[in-house]
Amino acid sequence: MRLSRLFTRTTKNVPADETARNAQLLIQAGYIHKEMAGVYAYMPLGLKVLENIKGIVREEMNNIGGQEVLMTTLQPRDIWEKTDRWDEKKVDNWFKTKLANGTELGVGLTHEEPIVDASGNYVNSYKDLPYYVYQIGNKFRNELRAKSGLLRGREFLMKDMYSLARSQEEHEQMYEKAIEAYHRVYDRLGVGDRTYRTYADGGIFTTRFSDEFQTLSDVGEDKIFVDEAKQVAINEEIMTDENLAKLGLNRDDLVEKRGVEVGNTFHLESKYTDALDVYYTNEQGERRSIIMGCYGIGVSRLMGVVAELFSDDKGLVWPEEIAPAKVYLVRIGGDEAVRHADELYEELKSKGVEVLYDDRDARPGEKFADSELMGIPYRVTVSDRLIESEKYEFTTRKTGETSELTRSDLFAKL
RNA sequence: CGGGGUGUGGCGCAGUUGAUAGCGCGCCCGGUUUGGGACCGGGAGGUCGAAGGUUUGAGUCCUUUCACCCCGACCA
Repeated sequence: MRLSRLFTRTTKNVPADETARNAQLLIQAGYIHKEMAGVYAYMPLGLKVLENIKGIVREEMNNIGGQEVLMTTLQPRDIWEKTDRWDEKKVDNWFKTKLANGTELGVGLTHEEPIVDASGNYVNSYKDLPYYVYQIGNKFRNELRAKSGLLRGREFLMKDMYSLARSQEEHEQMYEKAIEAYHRVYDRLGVGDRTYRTYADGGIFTTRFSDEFQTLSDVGEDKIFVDEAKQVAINEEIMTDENLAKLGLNRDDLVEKRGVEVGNTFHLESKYTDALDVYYTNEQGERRSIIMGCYGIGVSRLMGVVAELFSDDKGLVWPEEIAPAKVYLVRIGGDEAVRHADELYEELKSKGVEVLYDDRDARPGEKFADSELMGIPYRVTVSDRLIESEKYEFTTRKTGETSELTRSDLFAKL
């Protein structure tokens, strides 16, 4: 992509209506556009990051046998009444709307009911199970207060997966397998070492604990207590002596931290399947309940977390795997530099290297500053100074290290 | 929803005791520049969140309302 043609532009001024660092940086760098409180649009670079994160999540879910679907945002009332979740006293952050004829609809905030309802068409026999199905799509929640940029919005991108198992044992296996996949997702995003499986409240339909995935950060909304040795944590909201005993945790081993909930997995037992009258028949021809689990990852929230955590005084610092481009190509100088840079740009593209080419007629300082604000992992500078020696300046965003490379060394690096 | 704060060109801001708006960035034109967000000259662009009111006169005062931010509550 040539920067001269990029839809967005960077800005020197920090947006006044954002105090969250992730939102400030992402807006300044042109990744996102604020539509209203808690609702952000993704501009070309931001969408690229989002898609890259989705790609990682998708790979890991596929890897454990997940099948991707896309459920609908508009939801019929009746299936939610069957599980008694239509009532605003039960779920108070519903967005609801109406058809022209007055029929009430819900705007999707989670998808247990529709997934289970749909599975009723396909699941009859023990031979039809087990399954993981998942989707990546927008969720709508009427939060009383949106805050912290991408970290708590009213419209946000979420991956939600559901497992349907034939027995408790099968469910437990699937559940743990999903959790392993979650850890791989966080590792690949570079937040694995600071993301803890955290025991939390199981939700309204079960007495069991759920597992949250909490990424340590000062901006986190949740207070958690980490057991470093065991690599687990417990959410403050369930921190009672009784629960600690149940979980085998000692108060003395726990350190208080703040975390951002980047994922949450639940044991749903058979509450939803039973309520929606979806069962299977076992080998003996008997009707049996289906045991469910559900597994969420806040995709857009993760983008915010990464932006928040991996940034410095100059701007964003994307991990290579999700950066919108691998290389930020700066050109400095006259016609000859233009020729060289154009050529290098084409060659990088042809080799499949994603590159943002700063072909603007701007001064070097501005280009360097933008490359840093945007957080592109590598900067390659084609300068009239270096043309004669046939070298390129190569700078790593994360470390700031700069070196001069020959053409072949440059391609080897990239 | 309770408390606090803020709405003035695209962005960030100033506007004293009321007299129909100004600065920086950005943008356009010309010129000089060209390795860390250049400089000079010339321009375009706002009716001050919205509605109503007080007044000879309102960005400045009053009322209502909308939006945004922060704290809290809330967040299966």
